[in-house]
Amino acid sequence: MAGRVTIKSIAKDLGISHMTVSRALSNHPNVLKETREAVQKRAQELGYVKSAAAMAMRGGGTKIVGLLLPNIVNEFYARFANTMALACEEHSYQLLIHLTNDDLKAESLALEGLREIQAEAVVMVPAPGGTESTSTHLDGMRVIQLIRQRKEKDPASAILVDDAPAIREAVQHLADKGHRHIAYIGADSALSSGRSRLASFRQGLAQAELPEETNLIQTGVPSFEMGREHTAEILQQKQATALICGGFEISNGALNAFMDASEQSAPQMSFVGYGDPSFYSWINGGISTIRVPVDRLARKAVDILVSSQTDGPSNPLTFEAQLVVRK
Amino acid sequence: MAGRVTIKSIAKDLGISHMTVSRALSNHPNVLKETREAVQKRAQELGYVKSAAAMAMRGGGTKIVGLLLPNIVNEFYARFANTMALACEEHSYQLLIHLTNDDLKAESLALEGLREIQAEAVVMVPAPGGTESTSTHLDGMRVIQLIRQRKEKDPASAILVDDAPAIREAVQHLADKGHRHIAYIGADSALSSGRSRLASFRQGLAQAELPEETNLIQTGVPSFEMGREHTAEILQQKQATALICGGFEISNGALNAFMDASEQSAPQMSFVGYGDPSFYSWINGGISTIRVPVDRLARKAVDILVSSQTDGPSNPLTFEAQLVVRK
DNA sequence: GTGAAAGCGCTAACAG
DNA sequence: CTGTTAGCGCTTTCAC
Repeated sequence: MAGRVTIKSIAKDLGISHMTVSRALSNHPNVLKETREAVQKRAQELGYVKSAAAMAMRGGGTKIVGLLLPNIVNEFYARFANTMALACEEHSYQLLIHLTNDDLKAESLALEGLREIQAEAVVMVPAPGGTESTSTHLDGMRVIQLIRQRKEKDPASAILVDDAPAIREAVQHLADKGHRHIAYIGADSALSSGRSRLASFRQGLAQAELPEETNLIQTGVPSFEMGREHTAEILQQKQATALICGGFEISNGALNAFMDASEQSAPQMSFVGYGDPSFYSWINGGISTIRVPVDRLARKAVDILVSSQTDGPSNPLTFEAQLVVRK
Repeated sequence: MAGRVTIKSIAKDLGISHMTVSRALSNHPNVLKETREAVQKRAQELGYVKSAAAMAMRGGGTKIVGLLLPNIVNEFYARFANTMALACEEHSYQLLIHLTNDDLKAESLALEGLREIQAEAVVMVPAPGGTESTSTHLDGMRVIQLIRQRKEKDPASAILVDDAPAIREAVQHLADKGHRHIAYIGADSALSSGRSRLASFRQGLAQAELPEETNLIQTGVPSFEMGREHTAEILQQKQATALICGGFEISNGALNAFMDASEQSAPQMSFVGYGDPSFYSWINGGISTIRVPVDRLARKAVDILVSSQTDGPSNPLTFEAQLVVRK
């Protein structure tokens, strides 16, 4: 139990120099095959592992990538983390997850932590309201923004979702089914995604030649609770006959409100959710939704990490969301 | 862009020795207040962060804990990871997640990776079929086994779930409702949890004075697919009128099979799931289930990490699962 | 109060 | 083929 096993301890044990051990273990050509095998065998027995700290200090990378998510219970983020973790294992990266809860302070804390351990890259869903000053001093850490983009002219790469066509299609679809009063709940303009989704919804209305009804458009800081409450309100107003959600958490919250409401009466409002958790296809005979290609996003994130080791920030990459009609 | 900011680079910049910088930054008493402030200001400007690698090499800990999970899409594991990540942030630990997919090779690979970076502890759901030899050479890394326990006499701590009472209660509950043919799908005996859950189910049958019907008891390597297939079989047999599941993935798979089946006809079989994802309370007017206190498990895991810094392995901790009756 | 030296584990660059 | 030296960033120990 006398401390860690190091190349030096192995060297002493074998009565040779630590350099020979180092070379033997990294399969350097200039080692007698005999010696190499003896060293490798002994190292195995002793349970030697290279110190990542020492490697990091010498300038080798850390093979650690950070992932900053608002939370991970939401199935969208869980799927993303899952796929990304899998892809990371493939490339022998380690995935360090921090939860920000969409809070800026938590976010900078997490970033600082990653900087301390010299993470090679961060994939992050930027918290709402951050400015460029939030991301000062990123050192050599590559940053990939996910879904939301903090600054148009950001030095970081971005993986975005173009949900505009899907949202417009959703409105059109509902209009075609005869709905004249379509409500919308989404994030407010503090988020780039909030702005663009709302704009798409409005475009959809215009396209379907429906008027905008301000009391049917609700925005705010996105959360499960927020979605639930606004949906309850809209339900109470009894004006809208359909609802489109522009956010993962919001969508789940809305669904919850529907379930609560349908226990008493059955107001049967048409609904288009956001994101596509597995159970959306089960309940109520299937929930229509705007599906985001989460696996492809995650794969792409890792792709960027492994491929553009040296490249500069790539252009924002955009994946198209897709309307899935069910119900 | 001339490399990282280090205490030396700051020292040179200020024309003092790197030692003074070190002392100033760690608020050592023996530094002129004037000097200290100048140093701290400059460090801030330059965006200095302590090198975690250097600290680790000097013997300070890494503040990294690993988490090994089969997958993270399953809401139970997602919740666990979420709560644990939150608790980790509170104690300024970093959470490194590896997905094992219940595969032994992936598991040892992950453990080795964690050992390389000198993780201070691992919380792991042991993959099925592993022996003690799987966990050789854990160095100073504390290990906490979750849900499943690999060896009774294991040197590692364990956080377990005692679901025996809940499973017996579930059987009794179904029997009380008049069910005479109750099916069970669970993990096979390669898992300690598989063994004990099946035993509990049998005890429940005995207690309710129901006979064991071997064709209604299905075990195997737990997975979504496995649950789905066995449920489909049982549905086809048209013998059982109720089903109890003994596994998270299995339970979801079973649910899927039910949903598929109910699209054609409505066989209406009573069902008790395992684990309590949020949507279980919504669909079909509520799914009865065996709820595992996941948040408490996660909190306890971190508690153990922070408190027993020096203590030996604590006794296996057990939390009681709870039958939630809905439908 | 401040500085210089040593060493944590490892490898690149020189000796032999 | 093998060994020695030096240095990555940091703190502990001992000088001044």
